Amino acid sequence: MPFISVVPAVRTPIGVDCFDYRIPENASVNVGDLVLVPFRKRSTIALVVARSHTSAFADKAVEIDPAPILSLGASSAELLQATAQHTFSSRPTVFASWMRTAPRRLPSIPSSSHPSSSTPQNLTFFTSSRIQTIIQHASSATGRTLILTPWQHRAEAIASRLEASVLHADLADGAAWKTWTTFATSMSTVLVTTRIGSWLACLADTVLLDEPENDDHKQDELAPRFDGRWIVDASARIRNGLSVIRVGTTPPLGSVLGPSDIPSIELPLTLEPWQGRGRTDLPGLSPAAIEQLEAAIEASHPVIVLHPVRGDRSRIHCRDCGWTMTCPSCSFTLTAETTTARCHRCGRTTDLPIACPSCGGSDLNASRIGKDRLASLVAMRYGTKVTVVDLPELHRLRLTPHTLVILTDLSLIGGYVEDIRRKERLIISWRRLAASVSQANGELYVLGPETLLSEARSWLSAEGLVSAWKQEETDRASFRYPPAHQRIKLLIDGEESNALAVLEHAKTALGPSWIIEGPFPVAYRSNTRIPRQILHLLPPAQLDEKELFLLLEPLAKEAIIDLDPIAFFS
DNA sequence: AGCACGCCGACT
DNA sequence: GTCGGCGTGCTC
Repeated sequence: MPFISVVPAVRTPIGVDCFDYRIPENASVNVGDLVLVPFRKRSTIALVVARSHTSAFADKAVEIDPAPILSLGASSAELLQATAQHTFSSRPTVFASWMRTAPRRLPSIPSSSHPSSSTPQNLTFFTSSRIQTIIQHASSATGRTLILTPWQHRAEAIASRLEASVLHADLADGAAWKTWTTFATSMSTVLVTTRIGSWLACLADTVLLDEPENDDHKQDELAPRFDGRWIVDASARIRNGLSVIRVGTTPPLGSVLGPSDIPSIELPLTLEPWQGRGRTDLPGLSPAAIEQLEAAIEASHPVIVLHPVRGDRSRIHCRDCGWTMTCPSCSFTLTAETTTARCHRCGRTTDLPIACPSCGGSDLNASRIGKDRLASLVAMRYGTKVTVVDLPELHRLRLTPHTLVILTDLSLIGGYVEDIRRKERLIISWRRLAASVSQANGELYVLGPETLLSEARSWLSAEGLVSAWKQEETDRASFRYPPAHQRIKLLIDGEESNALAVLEHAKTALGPSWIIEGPFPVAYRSNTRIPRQILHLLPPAQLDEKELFLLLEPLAKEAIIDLDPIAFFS
């Protein structure tokens, strides 16, 4: 009697990969089939990854007669293997993240043989009309088209314009299951998904990747840490019938492109350095900015003030003694909201103090105004003609034509990023903002520090971007940071002594040709979480996945290994 | 006897 | 990474 090896959708430690079951001689089960298998006291959904006549677990193997629920094809088994290897997790753990929670009652789904397209494309281009381009390609594509985008709200927006279905983490389990199985079994369809559905690339004919430059394609918090962009590339390597079309606005640092591949973003743009600006009764806005704002209102144009400081005030800061309120859990500086203080690192909220606990002073308002406070001041003066938003709100907006966007501080639009990548993130966000204003035939008015503003205009042009990226790459190379040098991140829980032990193991496992930096402690951790340390491993040369896996797998039991980290010190 | 808790090894 | 079997020890 033959055997099948399956990967159950169950979290297992690294090294526990497959389980064997005995099947009848004539059973019609193939690699890539989704089946139900008895596992412990219950039954679990599983992916068939091999069929054979022998098994090392022949004495334990239970006999089953599996009825395949659905066929995901042999390439799904290969993608699973590759992803597990890349993320240093077991295949069952990765598969569990694909399946999430399957419904209790599984309807049998008719499988359809699916011819793959004969001339796969592999295109990457950059444009300021990204969404429009994606929609055009999706409308003309045939077969199964998967659109992968970094954010839920953008997935919803694209899907509604295409009348396509969406898949993201906030979908209920049953609805999610129905959505992806429908995609997997139909001959011609469009599905818009966030990274949660990136594995469906191995079932698609065409993948459209929105914003390849956006780090939010990566799941950087939970295990397994995977990157939707990597999954798409791996799927294309495994399935040579897959077309991949990447549509961005700014080429990522390290991509090889000439200026002609990069769009220059053109729009009416005013840059006003803070130096010498007059004060107004709308903090954050200069007299000249207010003049422009009122002119736009006069012309019946919508106005958006982008003030990237969340909450009511940026910090709770005493004007008299300089005391700043910090989070009781994790010591991060707190942001004031109307009645509470919120920590944007760990999420804890605390009551706002009435007086300074350090000196008793009552003026805790010394800091920069936040978006909420500015919004209420603006509303008093201009009613609903002007909208004040912070960054997350801006990303959710669809700009109406001829909008005037006033940005109060250019230096804040890159988000919270550590130093090494600050400029890179800022340039990418800046070009995304300018492109969306340009697409709406709008106008952009920008305030900020003079040093940044002097470069900002050039970043919108192809030549300016090329030279900014060249400078960035030179800087990275001198400190041996990506993309100039591969840098693998190891996360070790516990005190420094734990990390030192891993450091010793790494030294003996890797030899003297590798550079190891650290341990560095993770700076901000809440009091409820144990400390965590970071090591950086720099290989002597670019190694392929298999070599890396063999070298580093022994370390996977004592550290989380991240082959392409997007943050290096957190 | 009945039950809560914690440890440890197995899961096919 | 979980789950469940089993030993321990406490309560009725």
